[in-house]
Amino acid sequence: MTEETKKFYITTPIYYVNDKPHIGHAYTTVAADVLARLHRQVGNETFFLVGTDEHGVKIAQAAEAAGKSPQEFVDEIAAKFSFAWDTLEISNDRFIRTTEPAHISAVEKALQFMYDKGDIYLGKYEGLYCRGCEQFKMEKDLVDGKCPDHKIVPEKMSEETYMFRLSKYQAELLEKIESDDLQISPVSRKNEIVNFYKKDGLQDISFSRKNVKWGIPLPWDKSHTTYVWADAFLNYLTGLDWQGPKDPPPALWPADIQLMSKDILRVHTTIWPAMLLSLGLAVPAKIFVHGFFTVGGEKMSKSLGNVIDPNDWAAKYGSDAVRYFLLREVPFGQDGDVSEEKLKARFNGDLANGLGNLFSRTTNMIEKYLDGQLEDAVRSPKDLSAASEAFYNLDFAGGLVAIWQEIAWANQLIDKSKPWELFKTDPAKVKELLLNLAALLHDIALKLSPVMPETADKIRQLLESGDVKKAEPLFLKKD
RNA sequence: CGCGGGGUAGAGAAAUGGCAUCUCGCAAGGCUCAUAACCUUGAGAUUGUGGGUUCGAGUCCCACCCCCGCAACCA
Repeated sequence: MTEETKKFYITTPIYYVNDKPHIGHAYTTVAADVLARLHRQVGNETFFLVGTDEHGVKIAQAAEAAGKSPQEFVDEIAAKFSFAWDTLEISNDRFIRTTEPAHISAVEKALQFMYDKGDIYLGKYEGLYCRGCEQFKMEKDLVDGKCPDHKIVPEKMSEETYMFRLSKYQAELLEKIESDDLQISPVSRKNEIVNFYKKDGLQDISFSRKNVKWGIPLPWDKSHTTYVWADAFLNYLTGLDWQGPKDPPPALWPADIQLMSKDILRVHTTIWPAMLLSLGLAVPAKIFVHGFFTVGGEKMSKSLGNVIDPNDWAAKYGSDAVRYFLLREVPFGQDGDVSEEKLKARFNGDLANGLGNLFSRTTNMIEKYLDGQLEDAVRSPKDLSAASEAFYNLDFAGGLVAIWQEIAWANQLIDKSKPWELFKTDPAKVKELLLNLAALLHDIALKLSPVMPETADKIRQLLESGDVKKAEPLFLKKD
């Protein structure tokens, strides 16, 4: 953390809107939000992008199943994402959708540029095509040689397709990844990708579809639509109002951190940076990969019916509690397990009994023993910089643990000092104690505000009010 | 031999090669400022298995067992 202000551009993945948002989407987005708030707090020029990926055959199918046009369908789902982010107090600067005309126009220009340059060429894709899915299938997807969804044997088919010369960028990208020019964190993920580059290497990939209508037509051959990822990746640029490769790159580019879960790591460290090189743009500074959730020990899936809607949790426990829980429960970067039971345990234990009760007893004593009056010249007795440092390094759980250690310390101090007895013999000592506690709580609020903005505001407002009354409970315990 | 992550108390996590620690839960005690909260103490672990290196291994090496994720024209 240096003193001078810096620009900080952070993105979440662009979520595919074939269904409403679930807790996994919320996880990535909350983590990104904490970083964005943290950087704004120290005065960095911060831009935080979220968005939705709205093209492709899956969406067309989902729309048809819902009896809607693709555009109606994606409008509806995009609104649900937007609503969820509002509910969770996400402070994004922009919400981009790949169906926006400006995005589409930039994608067309980018692809034309790559085509003119020779990085996109007409080729052939040969594979196993399932008539039921209307899609090509991989060998590994088949069960007994049949499509698992339609129970039919796919046919060998070949199709004309435009290929992206991904292989061309193998050496350059590998060098950038190994040298941390394009940093991949945690390092185990970097190793995984480096390994992939060295063992398998990059092969040219199909960048267009002939049988997919819901997509962006290639400007030079309208019978093809753009491969969804090629379309989607460019949102990270069009989100900054980039209009195409002929324009100078946006001032905020490259992204400082791109957060994502591990399922899309590989495409983000191969196709995406290769496209950037093809377009003559810098690669992202850092890609950070977090883990997956299981729910109550089971993989989250629609068929199991255990998919969690973040809105449900937020409605019941409040957005701050959900934000706290997601970041506290699982070390960032690892896989973890969540459930409402675990959320409730954190809510009651850490929030209600921990922070909430400490705030109550402290403000009550300030009202009772100090007549609500605090003086300004109070110094924090503890140093919470370790917490901020942890947050900067994306160790959210570690930072929260550090803060809660201070809460435990404060509770111990109160019990040891016995202000309810001490007040009878030495009120000056009680005053000193309470001023220190107030300072500590104020500091905790400051450090906690990126994670729990509403709670932090409540704490600060009361302590800064000039006339402190016993606080309303911050968190009411749940049965 | 596809790639990778992981296995530490009932649960979840932590431990530059050096007394295995923390949180929740459980048991006992204490306190009354506080949201039946808070504080103290205790029980509970031969660190997945078997070898090896070392004065010393949860940590390093080898073999094996078990979970999980990924496997790019399925986002």
